Amino acid sequence: MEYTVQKLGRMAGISTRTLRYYDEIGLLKPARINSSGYRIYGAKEVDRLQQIMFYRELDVCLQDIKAIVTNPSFDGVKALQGHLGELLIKREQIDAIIANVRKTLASTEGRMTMLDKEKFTGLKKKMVDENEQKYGKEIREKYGIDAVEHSNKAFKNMSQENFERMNNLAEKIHVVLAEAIATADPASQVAQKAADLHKQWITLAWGHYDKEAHAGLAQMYVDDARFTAYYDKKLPGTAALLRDAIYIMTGTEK
Amino acid sequence: MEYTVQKLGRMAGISTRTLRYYDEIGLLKPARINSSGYRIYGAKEVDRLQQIMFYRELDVCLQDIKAIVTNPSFDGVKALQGHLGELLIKREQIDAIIANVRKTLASTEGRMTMLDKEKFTGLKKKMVDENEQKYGKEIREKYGIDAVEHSNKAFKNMSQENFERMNNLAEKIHVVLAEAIATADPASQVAQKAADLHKQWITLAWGHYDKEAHAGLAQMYVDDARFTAYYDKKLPGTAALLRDAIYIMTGTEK
DNA sequence: CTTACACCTTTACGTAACGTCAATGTCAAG
DNA sequence: CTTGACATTGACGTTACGTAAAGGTGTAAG
Repeated sequence: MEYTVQKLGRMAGISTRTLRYYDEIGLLKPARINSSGYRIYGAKEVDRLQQIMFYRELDVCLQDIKAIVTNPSFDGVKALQGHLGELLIKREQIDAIIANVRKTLASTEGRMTMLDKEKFTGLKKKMVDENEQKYGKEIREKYGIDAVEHSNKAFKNMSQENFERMNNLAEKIHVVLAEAIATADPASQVAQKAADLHKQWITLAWGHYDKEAHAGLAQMYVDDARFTAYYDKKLPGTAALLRDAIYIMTGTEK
Repeated sequence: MEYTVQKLGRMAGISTRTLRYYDEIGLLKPARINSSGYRIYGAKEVDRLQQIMFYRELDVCLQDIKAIVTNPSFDGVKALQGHLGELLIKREQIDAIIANVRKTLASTEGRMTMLDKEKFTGLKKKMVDENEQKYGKEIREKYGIDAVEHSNKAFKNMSQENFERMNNLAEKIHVVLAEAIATADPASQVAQKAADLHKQWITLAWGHYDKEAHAGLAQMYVDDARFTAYYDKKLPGTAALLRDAIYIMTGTEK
């Protein structure tokens, strides 16, 4: 089946402007342009738009969505499984807000009292903790870890070659970490291998290497929910194991 | 308890910039300014911020939130009950998206097939139906009903006096409609009274009266989920009854 | 007492994800 | 062959803030 902008837009519930914008930023390009310059979308584009809308539903910004879905090693099925988990979390957050509304109603009726800070439970978005607020910002400023968070900004100045090497390294790290988790020993040879691979990845990402920064990042992986979600997806405890291995390798004391 | 910007922001999980912006647009003004020019918030402001954040969670734009919470006849308890309903709807929408992800996963595994348009169920935001798309736009352009939707734009050119008269009328309409729903007869005297009150309301809102436009708006009340949610909140069928009463009054044929 | 440091202020420009014209070309139907 | 719904590319507008600049305030520690 083939679609013009309007047909696709109507089907997906978005405007033609949105589709043109997605084309403009390279997020979703039409399968082809016909002789009159019209955008024509095919089956592949429909599926991709669906993925895009799933990510958008989870408040991922378009730049990040682009980095994710245009990544040559993008795995649609894994992404869908990820959506499932995130959506369940989102539903729990809504349940928390619903509970808050119920409590607030009860408090206005005098059936109970609420502390001021309780009035915002469920409405606060994340904010790992005060420590992260304080040191997280500091360490990011110091070592430019923001560049790691926002993949696109980091990748912008990177050659396609380096990008692929990084992807390969990332996959290897995953595999090696899966082996290491079985031993559960951060000093084991395989865990140290993972730490070393991660060091190589850092070097590519930052353009240089710094032990202290590496250790700081490792701790952040454990503290920051987004990172643990990434590393602990399949095997819980992976983030902590990687951190401990990096601590050993860099000679960092806890 | 009193709060400075940072304390309140930290408690509610928002930035100080956001609080300053809310002050700037008149959405949430501090209780007082101290001798050094610092913004000081009190208990009332905390509760108001909570209401604001509930509305924001439901994707209401700040301009509309302002129109709602600064309205002198704003009823906090009713608002909370409304939030409850909207949040339950939102949870259902998330459930729909979850179902979609599950189906999509099943289809990638070949356990079932999906039509292209099924791939977007739950992701489409509203779009009542094609009819609304077509005639809704037309009627809005013709009669300026967009001005009714976005209260602020409509109220901008309206004197405070008219605004209060409209609010009084709206309350009366509610009361009379509640009586009318008991008879269930759009031709009944009380239902016709409601239709007449609504006519007066329209006249104030639009600055003029037009039978055809009034009938069109009545149909929109039934078709548009936002309107039915408003009119049918307590008593289902109210929107349809009002429409039928207006049809009779204006001599419109279905 | 002053030095540090985390607060606070206003002013002002930047950003994301489109909405909304404007000006113009295309195509199927009557 | 005109009409009306479609398409195109600019280009400027909007919302809800982020972010930096330049400076005043409050308190704890040296």
